[in-house]
Amino acid sequence: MAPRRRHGMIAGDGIAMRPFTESLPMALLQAREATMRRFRPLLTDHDLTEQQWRVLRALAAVDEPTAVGELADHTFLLAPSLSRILTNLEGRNLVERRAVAHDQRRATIALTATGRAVVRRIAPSSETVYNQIEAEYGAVRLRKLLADLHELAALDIGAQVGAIEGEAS
Amino acid sequence: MAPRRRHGMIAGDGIAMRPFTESLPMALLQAREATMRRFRPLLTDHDLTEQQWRVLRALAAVDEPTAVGELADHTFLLAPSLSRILTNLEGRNLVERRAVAHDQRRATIALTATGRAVVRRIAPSSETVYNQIEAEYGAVRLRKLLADLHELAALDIGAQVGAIEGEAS
DNA sequence: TATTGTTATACTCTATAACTATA
DNA sequence: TATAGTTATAGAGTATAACAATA
Repeated sequence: MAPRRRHGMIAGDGIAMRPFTESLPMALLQAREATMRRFRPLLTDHDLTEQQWRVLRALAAVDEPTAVGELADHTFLLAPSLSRILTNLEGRNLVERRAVAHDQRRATIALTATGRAVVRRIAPSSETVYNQIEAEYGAVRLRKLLADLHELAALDIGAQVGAIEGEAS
Repeated sequence: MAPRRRHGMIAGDGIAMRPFTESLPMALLQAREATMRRFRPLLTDHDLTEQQWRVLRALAAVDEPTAVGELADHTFLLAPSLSRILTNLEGRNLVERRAVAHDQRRATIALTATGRAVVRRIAPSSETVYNQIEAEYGAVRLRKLLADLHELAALDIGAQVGAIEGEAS
């Protein structure tokens, strides 16, 4: 049998690199996929994509009209993506745009009563799924994992500048 | 019905739900985004998408002709997505399809010399980025995080069957 | 002039179904 | 009949640029 994975960082071909299975981006992707697989049916039941749900959830969390730019930050969506998503959600009467009195460029987004109802309807099932994960993984451990993930994400802020150089093809 | 009130599960509107910031999928997404932000420049320098890179990396890790289906599992890509990616990579002479002698339905994929060269060229920079993250986050902690993520991903296997019905394959 | 947000455009991935060619 | 893989198709997000309206 050929060596599938030698110890250390040497792959079969002699390329010095971590084994694929130890790639952090892959591990994060896998974990997220596994997690989302549990939540996705809740969303598809309501014809919501993950990103649409992120928007609704972010609005519900704040429970205040939110500027589009702020919403983009909260949901990790680019402005053009968010813009189209908002058009979609507005068309379904889940959110509404409101003009800002003192700055006509700005628009704020708020949940409609219908939008709030949808969130309220999904929330309990979402919590159920979450509690399942907690039960299987351990509540304390999960909280620790969340904290660690936040910290990993926070590392990035300002860290990537100057990180990669001499890569001018 | 008594709503559970633990570590601030009541949003502004009275929707019983975890705060947006404590959402596990969001935390995983954020952590992955922060991580990928560091790696992405390496890939765009070589005109590779994340998914294309996943394929090349998976092939380099195994360093053996790999069945398409197996590759799909390794890379977390659906067969149609993978199929198109392979067509693209084959067109750029980074991978090659080979027929399997004893089963004409099957095809195996292998890196070409060019493909190996690309991986070899990206690998050192990738390791540099990885070492930076390790240095900032702590090598021991990072290893622990990886293990925890793998375990979280593993929970899913067979766990969601009874949780939500209707998505059976 | 800089900003806020929307369109325009091109590309890619996701997801499901249908199809082919084997087995 | 089932399996492996590709095509077809529809839908959506990503990313960059260009744009309009406003500050």
